[in-house]
Amino acid sequence: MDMKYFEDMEARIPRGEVRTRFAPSPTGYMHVGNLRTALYTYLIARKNGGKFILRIEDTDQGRLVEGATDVIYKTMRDCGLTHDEGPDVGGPVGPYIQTERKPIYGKYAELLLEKGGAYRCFCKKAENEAENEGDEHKKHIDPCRDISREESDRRAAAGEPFVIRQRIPSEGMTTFHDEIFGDITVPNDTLDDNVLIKSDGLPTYNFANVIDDHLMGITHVVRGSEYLASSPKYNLLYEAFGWEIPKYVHCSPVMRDHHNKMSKRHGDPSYEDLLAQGYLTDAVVNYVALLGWSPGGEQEIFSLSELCEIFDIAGISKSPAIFDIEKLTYFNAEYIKAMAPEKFIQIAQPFIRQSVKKESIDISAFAPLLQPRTEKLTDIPEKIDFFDALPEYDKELFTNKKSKTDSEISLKMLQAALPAMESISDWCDEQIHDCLISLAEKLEVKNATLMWPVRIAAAGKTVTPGGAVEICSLLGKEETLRRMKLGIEKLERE
RNA sequence: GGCCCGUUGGUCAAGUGGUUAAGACACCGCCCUUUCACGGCGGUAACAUGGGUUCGAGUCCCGUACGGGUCACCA
Repeated sequence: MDMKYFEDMEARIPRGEVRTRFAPSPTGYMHVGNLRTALYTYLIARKNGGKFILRIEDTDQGRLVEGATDVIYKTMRDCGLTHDEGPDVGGPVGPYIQTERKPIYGKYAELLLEKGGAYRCFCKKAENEAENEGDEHKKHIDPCRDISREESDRRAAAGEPFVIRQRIPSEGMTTFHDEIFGDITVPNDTLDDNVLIKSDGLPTYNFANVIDDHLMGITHVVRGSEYLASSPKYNLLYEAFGWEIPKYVHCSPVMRDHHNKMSKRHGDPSYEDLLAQGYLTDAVVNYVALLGWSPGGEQEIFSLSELCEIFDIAGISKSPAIFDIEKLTYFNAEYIKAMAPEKFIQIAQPFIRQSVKKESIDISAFAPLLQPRTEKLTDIPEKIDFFDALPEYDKELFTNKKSKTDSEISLKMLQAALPAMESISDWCDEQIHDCLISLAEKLEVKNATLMWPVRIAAAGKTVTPGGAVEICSLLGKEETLRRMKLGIEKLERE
């Protein structure tokens, strides 16, 4: 056995700094739970002035999805989760793609065989499963466990196919510590001798993650709580090698409801889907940070750099959290409101142009009206579609309790407003405002009683970005008067 | 089924033996107002359950219920 090899590998491991890793398998898109795990992992590294590493776990060749790693890179970049080491940027303990580390796992599997922590299993795949027929939950005792080392070596040398399994002690208990869940103890006889090296020579997650986390000097293993039950096995592996055990941080899942995790299958949105639905990256990151973690105080809006300063593992909760799109929407609205007006115009422009094609409409004039009432960018087109064309609307819209209007009153108001507005020489907010306000005074009605029908006639909808004055001003004199006439006709057709 | 874990309002959550059990979203009401919105103010609403321990329990212990995870040559 080439001990020099192992010594060299050990020598490469960076020490004395916090090192965390996000280790996705490229099997598709980035779901919200994944993003949250990546975020927490990143934050732990940054909070402690450590290194954040990206590792691609692609040992399941059958599940690879083309383009999946690109989605991962793009999402991380978008969200600002920049990694210090990874396949694309390199680093001292590469390679950072597991299939490229295949020889390493082989060497360490041999070492483990030598140390007695593993054994070769020559059973056929089917053989294993068939024996479990009677009771599928019953623990399977592998007959190959007891094959002597000599025979095992001989059969392997003869070319007989095999897998390498972990040798779990048949008795006793294994305890491990998790930063969130505390000490967890499990009986060893409930643990299976899992496959470490598959027949294709590639490692399973069970083996690769331990080898890589050790060889990459990972100090905090952050992952989903689905690994909680198998962590004792990983500890046994660390112990068999005589390696220091990292800190474990197991995060409970992000749920769609009380019974199911968020999943593509149920149609739950991935990060990319959320963007397409008009959500802002910063809002998503902020919301996700608070899904299953609490800073303790009352502040909720945090930039990524603020999170880097205040993040604390102790604030991560044990129980699963249900994803609430309503609250994300609230965060999104807050982020939109806080945006510089120019910035808003810039990102809103494409959405505005989806429904407002008329060049005569001045975007910069109504964007400030739109900004505070936009929750999602995708809401924009529907809010302003009336600029280009007056929608079909029911005259019932003229009836509003608060403004004390109904069809009859509205007709009177519009009939009075039409000539008054026709006489406006300089069509601008101020003139329109003064004209309507003085008219309301003359008619001895509440401002709202006059404004409501004017706005309804101008826009054809009850909810608009701005009041009657702004809408009329933006529409222009000619178009406003045309729409008011149409409104009058509609009301006269009683 | 075995093992492991969890359980504070509809949702996210604070809370580490003594609190009127925070706060946010959502919802409702009021105010402001030129509509909706924004903003301001206020309100409804929670410790799964039964036993302990204790002067005192959301906080500690045990049971029960409910829920989740896991038991792959997937990660």
